[in-house]
Amino acid sequence: MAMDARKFRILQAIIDDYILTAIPVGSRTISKKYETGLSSATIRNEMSDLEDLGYLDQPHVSAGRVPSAKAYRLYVDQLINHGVIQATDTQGVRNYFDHRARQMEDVINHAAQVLSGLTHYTSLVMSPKGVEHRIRNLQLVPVSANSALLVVVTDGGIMRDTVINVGADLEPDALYAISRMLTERLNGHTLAQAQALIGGAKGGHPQNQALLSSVMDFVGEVDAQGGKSKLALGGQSNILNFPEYNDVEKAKNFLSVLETKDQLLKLLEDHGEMAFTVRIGPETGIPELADCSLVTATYTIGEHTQGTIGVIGPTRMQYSRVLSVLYAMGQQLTDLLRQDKE
Amino acid sequence: MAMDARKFRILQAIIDDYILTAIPVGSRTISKKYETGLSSATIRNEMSDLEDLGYLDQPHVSAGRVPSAKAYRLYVDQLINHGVIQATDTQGVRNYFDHRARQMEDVINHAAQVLSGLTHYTSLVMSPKGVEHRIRNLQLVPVSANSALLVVVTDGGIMRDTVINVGADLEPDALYAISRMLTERLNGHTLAQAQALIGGAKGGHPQNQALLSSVMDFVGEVDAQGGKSKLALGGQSNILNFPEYNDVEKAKNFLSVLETKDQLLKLLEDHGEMAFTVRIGPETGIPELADCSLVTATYTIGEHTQGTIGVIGPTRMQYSRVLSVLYAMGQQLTDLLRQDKE
DNA sequence: TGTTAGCACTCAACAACAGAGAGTGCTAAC
DNA sequence: GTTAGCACTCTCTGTTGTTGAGTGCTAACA
Repeated sequence: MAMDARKFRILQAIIDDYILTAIPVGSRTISKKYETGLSSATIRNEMSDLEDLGYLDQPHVSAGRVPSAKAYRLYVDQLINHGVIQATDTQGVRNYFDHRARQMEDVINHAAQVLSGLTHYTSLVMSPKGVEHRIRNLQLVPVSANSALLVVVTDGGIMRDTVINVGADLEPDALYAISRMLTERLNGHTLAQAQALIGGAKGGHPQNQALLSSVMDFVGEVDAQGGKSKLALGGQSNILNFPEYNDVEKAKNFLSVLETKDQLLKLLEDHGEMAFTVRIGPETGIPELADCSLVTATYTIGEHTQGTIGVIGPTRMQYSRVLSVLYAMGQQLTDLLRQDKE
Repeated sequence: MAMDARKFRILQAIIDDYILTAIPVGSRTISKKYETGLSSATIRNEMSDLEDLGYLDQPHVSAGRVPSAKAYRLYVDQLINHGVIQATDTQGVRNYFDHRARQMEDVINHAAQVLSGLTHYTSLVMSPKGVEHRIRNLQLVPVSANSALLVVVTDGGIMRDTVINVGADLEPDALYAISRMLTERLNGHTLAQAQALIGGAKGGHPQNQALLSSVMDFVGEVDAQGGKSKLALGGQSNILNFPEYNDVEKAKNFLSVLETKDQLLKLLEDHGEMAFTVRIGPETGIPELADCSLVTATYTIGEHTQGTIGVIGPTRMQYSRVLSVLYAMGQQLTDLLRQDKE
């Protein structure tokens, strides 16, 4: 026995109904609500087959059937392959971005708000991250007599800055001279290269040695973190709107995962060349998210820099809608941030 | 009938027990667990009085008594006035800050983690905010041919930076010259003064006019936001550990409040000259937090810059412990950030 | 051979109910 | 003023039916 067109149609109806209602669907429901032209008995037989094939689960013998992760996977694959992404959300998303958002961080946060507002799920927005940052500029801004703020600007945007100790009592002009020198030497190089170059430039004025060493440390740190992405969350508490999370214990697990952002970042970063990634239940690899799905999309700024946005919700997620909202948001962010950048 | 020493002792025992167990306290419990030397009947009479005085509530006739907000208020006032803040936590807190945290934001986030880890409540950490920022330095870092990063450094720390459009095609050295000029003129002035000064400096090279205007805009923005504080949260999901939040609806309300940070910021900023503020239940002014308490403490960096840390939990909070942990954390942050600064 | 009506069976969900237990208020005695 | 005793209240828990949705199977039908 194998999957045929009729089984698939029935499975789809079951999934649609379950996504809507969150209650196990019975044969009678399908036979009546969806005009299949089949009696409940026939549906029943098909459902039994679908269960044997692993597409349906039965919570208990006298309940209806519930789609399995395998079923959602089939459903989503079909959705993506047939490109059923509605462009209608594009305008909707755009409306929320009327005002000029200046700071990267504000944009990220705002995007998360909008995303969770539109989908009613929990949203994740990761700030753009370059695969390889090339240095554009490097500047020391005096802060006090013996400390300075080191600002590293790369093509991927502004690296985070840090206060470093400039051993000697340096004049602003001296700092500027060093900055110019550093910029000239390092401009266009990747962070890793830069680090090596500074390291190699030993010698010179010994008073500057400590300073250079600090700069090198920071550049290395930035590189190691890969320009550690910021992660904004939105609508964390939305998960509590879903009946499957009426169990406080489950809700707590879910929220705990959101609090340890490292795991999430790893998950968000891990997409191949895909514009969209859908991870269903166990596919997330995180036990606490065993009955959640994570849908992500990427947005791109410039050649080598891209960020990820995503939505987490119960496995019975409105995939179609989520995908189109993510698509629209990705477009919007690409536009918005590129415009800001150049 | 008024409050006397014995009533107060009994009330204190009730509060202690309720904080521990979260179940209504009966007269027999007090009589046995706490050696009062009184029988349950006597306690019963006193409890009846305490209820009349508004210090106790009774969920229903055959349950024990529960402390009212008024009772907690009395309890906390006594705690604070008698300075029962244990120094023992200081070392505990310090242990968590071994590694050198560089970035302000990391410190804030880490502090929130530690705070919620130690108390098991939800924690709030607000980044330091100056009452009056005085400019130390102002620098334009070239980013691309016609845009630059404006960095404003004040005595309160590093202001957020922004990319502005420099109309003309300016050489790095020209930008530096402008930066020097601006720094010289504005150094030591407050942001508001600075804005006026730039505005007054009309004339000069018309090509720089647009640039100056951008700078002025940003300085004004920064000032308007008062250097908009960052807020880090920790242990949001901790609230679900408490039986009073087994109701999903209540939990959702609580978490929703945490998501709209504006309200929280206002609450955190609003402390008089107090080192500690304790808001119990309705005193928070936020209906959703009617059965929560918020304890805050301030930490200070330099003369005019201070931040706030806080803990939110159920009204039956371990006030004594929370106060001492907050005290220790305040000290630690003061140390840590001052050290970073100079 | 595929479809469908009919029927017995299963099991969660709900309501009703009884009993236990914790706690109170009151009274009377100490 | 304190306390023992007692009747009373009310939540909580566990039990027991009852209901209803849904299934699987069988037999009849096209």
